[in-house]
Amino acid sequence: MTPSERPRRRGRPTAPLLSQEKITAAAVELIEARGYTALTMAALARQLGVAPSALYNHVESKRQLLLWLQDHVNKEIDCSGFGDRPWDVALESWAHSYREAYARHSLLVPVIAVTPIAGSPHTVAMYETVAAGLRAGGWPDDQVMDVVVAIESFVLGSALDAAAPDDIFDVPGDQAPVLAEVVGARVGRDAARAAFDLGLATVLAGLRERLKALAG
Amino acid sequence: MTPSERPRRRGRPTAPLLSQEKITAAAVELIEARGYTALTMAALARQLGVAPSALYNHVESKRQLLLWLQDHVNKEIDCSGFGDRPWDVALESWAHSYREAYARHSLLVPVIAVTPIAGSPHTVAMYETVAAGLRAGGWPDDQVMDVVVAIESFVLGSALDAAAPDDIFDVPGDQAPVLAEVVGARVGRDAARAAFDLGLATVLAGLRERLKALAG
DNA sequence: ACCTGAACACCGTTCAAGT
DNA sequence: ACCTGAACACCGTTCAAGT
Repeated sequence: MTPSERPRRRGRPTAPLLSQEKITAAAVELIEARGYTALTMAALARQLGVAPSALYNHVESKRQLLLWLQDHVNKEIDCSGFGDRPWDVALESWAHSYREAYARHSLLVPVIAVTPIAGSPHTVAMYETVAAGLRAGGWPDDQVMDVVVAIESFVLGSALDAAAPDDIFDVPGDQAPVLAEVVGARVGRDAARAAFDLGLATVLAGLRERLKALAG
Repeated sequence: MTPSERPRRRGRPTAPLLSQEKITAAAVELIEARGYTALTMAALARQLGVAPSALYNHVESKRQLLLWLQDHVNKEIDCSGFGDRPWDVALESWAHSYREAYARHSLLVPVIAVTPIAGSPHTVAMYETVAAGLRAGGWPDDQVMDVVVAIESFVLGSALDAAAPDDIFDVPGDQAPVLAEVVGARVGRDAARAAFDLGLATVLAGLRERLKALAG
């Protein structure tokens, strides 16, 4: 309650209707209800009971809004394994959690892949945790980011794949007989999930092998 | 020169100004000159010397144009290793070629990841070649597509990462000390490439191990 | 400081009208 | 069959005007 340098304006103090938190929350609500195509500045303003132009007093652009959403999504990703569990176990559950989050927000993937993380506090915190966990697990400093980026690339690619329809590889059998057979030979229901699990297990096995070779 | 069933119209035969090939070629030219943001239907029409509405006599939508571009890009991907080289060597050069192609067309990545391949002949041909190569290499039918999709997810995620600025992980050292250190510890110039190479080598090592375990 | 309302410069797409 | 020109329904964003 320190006295403000400038005199208080008269009338009601008129607390702002909007804020980063409110805008982000409304955007999440909109996306969960009607998907990313419904996320327009006009629809967002409507959700907040405000004119579209009012948004621009709080957010620079729609792109910045997407970065706020990135940070919001990243906040939910599970990094708890780093610290108490072995690095490979922690990496595995992080990757699973990461993929699941962006399978629901796949439109963000192309944006976050090319945007500096500095402005996103939760995102920075996530990378700090992962980097520290890998270092503690014995990875040399000059390879930590390569491991992180490699896993992340696989995770984000898999998140996009998770949004694909089940029949994406269906094809007339006479055009591509081998493809038709191996596509038909896939068992179970969630093909995208199976491919992710195989890839992740494979990559972890390869990483363990590599770290062992480095140590020995 | 078989006689047409319908009588020839009088006047000049008026060969169409546009075709899938011409439109695709013009789009590629536009993208290479000024990037994907410059690829609008109006700009494309301008490039072809035609009214924007004329495009819709040949292409259903901008989305379909992007699928034509996908097929055009996939045609250039190197699958030559499958057939004469061992499956893992072929897979490695395929993955490299695949990543390079989509690093230059990263805007297509979110589109192709969710679009059925049936309408794209070169794309189907590519998957047929890869599937046949993996089968010939000893992979069981029910795992071939999991391997393909896992590699593809990693490749497409890496292609997005390749489009990122070099300083994407730069961060004030006091906020995230470990991150700042490991980011600084990366050697060489092309960090995205290094991460891809590490990830690909790792995944291939893991796959060889897995196939050996299956066989034994 | 923060909001409204009107306007702007684009998008992709449709459609009647011409040949 | 294939093109033009005008129109439509949106976008994100800006800005003067109000409080």
